[in-house]
Amino acid sequence: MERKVRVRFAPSPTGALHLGGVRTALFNYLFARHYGGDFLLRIEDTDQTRYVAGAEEYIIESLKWCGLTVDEGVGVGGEYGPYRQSERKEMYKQYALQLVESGNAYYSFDTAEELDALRKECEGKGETFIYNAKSRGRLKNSLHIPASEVEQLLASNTPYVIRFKMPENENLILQDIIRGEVHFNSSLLDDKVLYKSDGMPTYHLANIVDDHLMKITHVIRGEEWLPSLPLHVLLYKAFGWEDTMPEFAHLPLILKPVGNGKLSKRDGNKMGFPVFPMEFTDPATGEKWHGYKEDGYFPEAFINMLALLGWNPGTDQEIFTLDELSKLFTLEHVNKSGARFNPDKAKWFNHKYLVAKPDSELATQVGELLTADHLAFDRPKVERICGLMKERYNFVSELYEDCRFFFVAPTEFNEKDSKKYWKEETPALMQELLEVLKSIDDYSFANTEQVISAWINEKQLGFGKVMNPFRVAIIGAAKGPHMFDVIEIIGKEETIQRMEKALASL
RNA sequence: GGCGCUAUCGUCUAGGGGUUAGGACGUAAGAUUCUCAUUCUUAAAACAGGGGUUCGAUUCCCCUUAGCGCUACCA
Repeated sequence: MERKVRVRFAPSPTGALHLGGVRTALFNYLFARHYGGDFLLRIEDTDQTRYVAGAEEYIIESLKWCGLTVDEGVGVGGEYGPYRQSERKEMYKQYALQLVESGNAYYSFDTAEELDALRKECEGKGETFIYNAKSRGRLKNSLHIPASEVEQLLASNTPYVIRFKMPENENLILQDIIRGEVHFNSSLLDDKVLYKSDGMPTYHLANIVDDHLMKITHVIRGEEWLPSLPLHVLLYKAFGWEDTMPEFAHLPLILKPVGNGKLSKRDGNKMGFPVFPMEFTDPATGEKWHGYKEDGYFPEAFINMLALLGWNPGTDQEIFTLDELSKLFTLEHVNKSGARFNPDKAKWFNHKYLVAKPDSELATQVGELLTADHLAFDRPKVERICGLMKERYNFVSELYEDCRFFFVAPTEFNEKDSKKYWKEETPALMQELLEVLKSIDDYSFANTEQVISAWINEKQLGFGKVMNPFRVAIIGAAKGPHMFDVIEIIGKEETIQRMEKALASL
């Protein structure tokens, strides 16, 4: 019987979620939606030393902002909870013990310091230290020391960990949905710690136990987990859960735009683009990072951009809604190789969404900026401006900054432009134009165009000779939309005031 | 160092035994225009190298090289 698709996003709350994490969440979400399955959120907080306050809330808020609705998990609930691993702490030990009893795991009493020293020693000799069949016999563990001593150590509360007993010389041929067969030999793998001396499971144990208990059918995670795949598969076998073992898909990593390596949180502040969905302040250091949200990205654009990083629909289409993505998304079209993140393309996506936005929605956002600037918000006027100007910008903030002249008369005139267009004979000409402007009552585009064009023709002047200095006078610089649009929007009174002011100061 | 993964324009990618190797971002040029943009058109730009297999490989196989990841009582 086919099981209902169930996937999970299982971040660890060690800080803000970065681009790669959001993309992993997105692919899991899309996969669940495509197959009519469940998308779960599990918090993997088994490492108390790396816990960052507020990180969990940040993750939940980020998913919400992105529109990735969680069906089950932290913040939502569900019948397989709790979904926070720290709250499941008690149950992991029995599973670790079960493995010890079945001979698949053992107690290890070696201290971290002892093992570090061993590693250093081997390194010095140009060798690699691996805690596995080769070295077990020389180390302090229940496979090697007498049972009575083990009991004594346990009875005296000597710190210990439980390690997985990696089989010797087994050739493993594993399946990855994205990569196909992946080969490993177990002799090169080590006896990973499953249960830590602080009473917490490691990722490896908690992950397998929880995925099994939560009936996860597909594990979709970053490529950095590929080397752990053999361990995880072996754990399913050791538990006897092979028949319900999930399928695995390892996603390609997201790389830095320039330079080497995968994208890291440091890159954001350094290279001038955010790596986090939302602003984040590290509670420990106070360091603050930009977020896509605060930088003016639309969540749809952000998600759209992320979807195409490592996946493609097999067609030339680039703009998708979340629903369209859900319909189209399958793992077959996920790439194998890492993808360099391209900030320019991210901006382009936002531009596409900005242009597609209804003017009313844009106007609302501009209205907020106007209010913050203590300027009047005339909605119909702002909507008109948005419609006229939005094609030019990537962000609403850019639109606002560049269109401020519609709301505020220029306080200074661009030096280069006024030098270029404001000649000796210009003041006289502008004075004449001012009279014409005063004589017009209907400032609609059609009317001003007709009257002013007629005047220009009558005087046998070039269009540019009049409009350019006019533009400088009204806007303060050689930029902006058609002049007849500009004066229609600002109106007669404002037009005349600005002309008079320009004539007085230029 | 060991192990694993990957390899098409600068970047994201499509494609696939025989193609003018397609699209997008970015870049450049031209057109339009009262300015700045937008828009439109065009251009430059790629199958990492070497061996095989084959009538024919960019495509399949191997090697090399390069990149990336993992190598913790972190995830």
